Amino acid sequence: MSDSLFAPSGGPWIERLSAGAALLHGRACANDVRLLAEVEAVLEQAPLRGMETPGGQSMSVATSSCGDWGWVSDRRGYRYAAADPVSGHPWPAMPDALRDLARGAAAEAGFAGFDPDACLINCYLPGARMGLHQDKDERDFSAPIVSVSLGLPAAFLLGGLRRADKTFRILLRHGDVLVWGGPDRMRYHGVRPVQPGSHPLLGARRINLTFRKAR
DNA sequence: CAGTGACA
DNA sequence: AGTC
Repeated sequence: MSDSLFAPSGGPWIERLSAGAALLHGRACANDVRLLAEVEAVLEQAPLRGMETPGGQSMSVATSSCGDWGWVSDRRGYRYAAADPVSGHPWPAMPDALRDLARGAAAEAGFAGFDPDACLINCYLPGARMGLHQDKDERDFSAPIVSVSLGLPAAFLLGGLRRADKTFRILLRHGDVLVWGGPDRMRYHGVRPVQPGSHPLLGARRINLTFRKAR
């Protein structure tokens, strides 16, 4: 008898969602303690902080970044910035373990050569969510988006190229890596409110790492 | 309660 | 990337 109907190999497996999107189940599990240590080290240099949308609303997710570019939002708009606006210093370097994970996952999903220069770190406490949006602040849409989920699970919504297009729900669990690019690069996406709970490594939170090629 | 569009 |  297999242990699980969903992981017959007992390890990571790839679910092809469409031509340019794939869910790599458990891809980050083997390395999770190391990855989290690297994330914590980044957050000591660039602490999580709340951001405001251009409309002046508070985002429910707390955010930081590492790499050459960090994603920031304020009343002036959404953009990538080379310096952390809180400290005025450059963002922490992207740890090799994180870059390697993103590159490996992208290659497995069909995007060999992915060279991320930005890693957005989003922290979701129970109740936090992300409305449907497109990632369109990057200069070059030829590179995919690589999203790593750690801690509490969340329901991810993957839509189409128009906001009103039908979405489908993907449960993202600790260690899952979702990759979308090519014809799927501009798909709308979002995250339903994170449900209360506790994860052995992270407690009552979900951390999402999103790797992009900003410039 | 999920989905959609208007407005910011 | 939010709220109504």
